[in-house]
Amino acid sequence: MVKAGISLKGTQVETLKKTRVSTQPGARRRKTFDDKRQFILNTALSVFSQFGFHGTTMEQIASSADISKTNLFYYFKSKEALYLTILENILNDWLAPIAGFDEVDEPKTALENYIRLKLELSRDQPEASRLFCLEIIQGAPILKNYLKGELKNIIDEKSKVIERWISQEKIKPIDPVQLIFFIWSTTQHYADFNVQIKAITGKDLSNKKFFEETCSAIQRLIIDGLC
Amino acid sequence: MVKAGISLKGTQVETLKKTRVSTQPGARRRKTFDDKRQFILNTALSVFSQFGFHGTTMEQIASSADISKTNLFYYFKSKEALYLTILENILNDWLAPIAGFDEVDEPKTALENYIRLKLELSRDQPEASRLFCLEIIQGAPILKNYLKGELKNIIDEKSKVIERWISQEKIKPIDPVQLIFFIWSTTQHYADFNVQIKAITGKDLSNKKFFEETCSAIQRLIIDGLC
DNA sequence: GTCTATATATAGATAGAC
DNA sequence: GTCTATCTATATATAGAC
Repeated sequence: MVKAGISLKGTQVETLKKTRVSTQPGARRRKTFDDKRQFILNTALSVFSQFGFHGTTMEQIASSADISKTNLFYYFKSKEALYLTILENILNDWLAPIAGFDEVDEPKTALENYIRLKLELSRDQPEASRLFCLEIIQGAPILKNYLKGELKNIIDEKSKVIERWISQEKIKPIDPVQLIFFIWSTTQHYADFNVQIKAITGKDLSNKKFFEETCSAIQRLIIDGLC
Repeated sequence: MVKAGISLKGTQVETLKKTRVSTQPGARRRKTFDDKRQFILNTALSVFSQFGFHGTTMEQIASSADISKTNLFYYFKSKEALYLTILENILNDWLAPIAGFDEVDEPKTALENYIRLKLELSRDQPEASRLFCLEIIQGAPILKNYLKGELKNIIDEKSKVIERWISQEKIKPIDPVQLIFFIWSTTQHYADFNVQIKAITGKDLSNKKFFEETCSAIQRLIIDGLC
């Protein structure tokens, strides 16, 4: 599992200011500070996820968050620090869905649940998905160590679950890693290529009917192909 | 089908210099000009596809192509013109695989062929795939009209082929557009998320064995689920 | 905590010699 | 067709008043 305070390749991103508890002196001031900081993070994620790191200016983020550029630098000491904090924050959400993969015993249920969770993530956090995608496309300059370390470990672990299903003849033989890639690609596609999907179908995952149709189409393809 | 000279939303990208034929006076000079231009385009694609439009500098492209920045501006009058020319060029390759979709009569063969062609594209033109992905993620500022027009038309056309298969009970019922999205997402994933795949498996599509395993895994999942 | 300058660097693009 | 020098705009970041 990923620790709460995952740190990206030794980069110092100050997290000190988050830890203070609300019963201590200065709590109220701290709270507004943190609230505003969090608001900026959300706004910045939205901008970064569309234009990328270099395509985004601090002025753009500031004006989206309705503050001055100078003021933005008061909350985050540099553009890079802001970007790193965002990446750090979304990484945990990113990994959450796969966690519950081994507790469930029946492959059909486990796969159905996982597919649905991933698709919900594409629906509810499309910007995080796109930022992650941008980072990977650019060669994962920041997340490379994470991919080779933490992520690889989780995949190795979950692969064993799938292999157990195969040896118990609960599902047909398939490379477990390929199966995971298959689920990732089909579900994330609806966030990352949202514009293309909307251009062709006129809908996206925010449409409830479209979400359910997509979910069961992916579930059916994978499960009918495997069980 | 896409015409050879597709033009992106009215933007003037000079194509005049390409047309001259080699039997005319000045042919040799023209040829070296075009060769060098083409070399720059290939180099620039490589850089743009990694760092995006804003993340790439003309200096970077120039030095990758072993020419001076000033010289680069002699071949392309602006960064934008260079970028547009590249997008224009890759779009045709991008659409080619789906063209042969209706001639073949059996769904199993047609789907197998299409999946293989798309995966070959991810193997042979990963940079084009990533540039396309970057463009879409950023809201397709340049390709939006193309997506809603040309691409949508092709998808509508191919959807009818799939629907005919369904009504003839050659495959199980499925939303044709969703089926196409599944093929796109699974195959393009191996280009766009190449770094992640390499981090986890240690391999990529340039590995012949890995390519074949991936190809048949995707083919099997989709076809076993449908036929 | 927010503002008005301002420092500093770098990127796109052009002029003009050769 | 390639080079040196340079213009111009914009982006990150800081200093210091309030």
